[in-house]
Amino acid sequence: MLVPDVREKLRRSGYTLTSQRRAVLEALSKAKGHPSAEDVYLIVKRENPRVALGTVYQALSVLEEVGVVGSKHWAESPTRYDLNVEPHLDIRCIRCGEVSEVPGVALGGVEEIIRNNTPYRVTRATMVVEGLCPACTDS
Amino acid sequence: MLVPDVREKLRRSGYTLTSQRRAVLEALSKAKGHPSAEDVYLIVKRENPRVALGTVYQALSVLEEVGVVGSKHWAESPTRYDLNVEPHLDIRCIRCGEVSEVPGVALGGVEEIIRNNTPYRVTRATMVVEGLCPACTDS
DNA sequence: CTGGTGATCAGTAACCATTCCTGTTTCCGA
DNA sequence: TCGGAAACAGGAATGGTTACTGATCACCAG
Repeated sequence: MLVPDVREKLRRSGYTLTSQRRAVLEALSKAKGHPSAEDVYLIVKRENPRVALGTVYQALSVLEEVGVVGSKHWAESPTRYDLNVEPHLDIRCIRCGEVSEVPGVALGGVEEIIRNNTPYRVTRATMVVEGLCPACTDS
Repeated sequence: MLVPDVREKLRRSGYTLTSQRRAVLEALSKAKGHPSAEDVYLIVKRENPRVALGTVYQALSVLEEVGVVGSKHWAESPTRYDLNVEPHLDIRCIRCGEVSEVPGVALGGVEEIIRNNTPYRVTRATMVVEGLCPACTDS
């Protein structure tokens, strides 16, 4: 996503695009996988050693709130972040912790069915998938 | 589930049915909702004040391993346990934390599709649903 | 240019669910 | 009954995340 678009999304919710928030976005695009907050922190720190881990958490939270960043949470593991905010499926290896995408699975209809079967106002429906990655299965 | 069945399932994995594990099961059936480990601990403690929280965690872990207890995990909230080990959908209110069941949603097919679209050996696929419960929506 | 105001930040302490550790008790088979 | 393994109580430790505090920064009005 382009910088002006991000700036506009932040502005609409009363936030500004600070250098730290921009650095977090750059780190996310560099990481290319599904980094944790700490992973992002380490990347940001390479260019800006004075940044604080708490700032990274807060930046990620703001960026998620305005819809620029997505997050996924597996038990017994830190929350993972990425720039792909479209609904998609990720799987995490229970041995090595690696996270990768599961292509070709559409969950759009499921969320609709859920909405029709609960009096709750659904705000989020995520599939959490775990397994053994090929490398860990072999060893 | 009947006590002899539980005992048999434990025995098959080399565990025994101790009084603490039985107390944890009783607490789960008393709680009737989706209690956290601490909720279970508080119920167990009413009858057995010397029980330790760590013991409850370990008992829940063993009981889950042998397939008597199920668990679900939402971000920013402790893990919830229940005696329903069949695949089913639970939704958690993001304001009050209440967890309740979403009936009438079958996810059996989804797991099969996931297996066919990833080289991982899938061990677990859970849907994590959040929203606002009717009471919190009104207020 | 200058001072004021609120958002943001760095640094660090605190929090909380969960796990780990240690010495003790309980349970089961011989 | 005895010996060894499993399980336990109590409490310390862990680790991801949040909260707090004072310092900075960006921006605007005068």
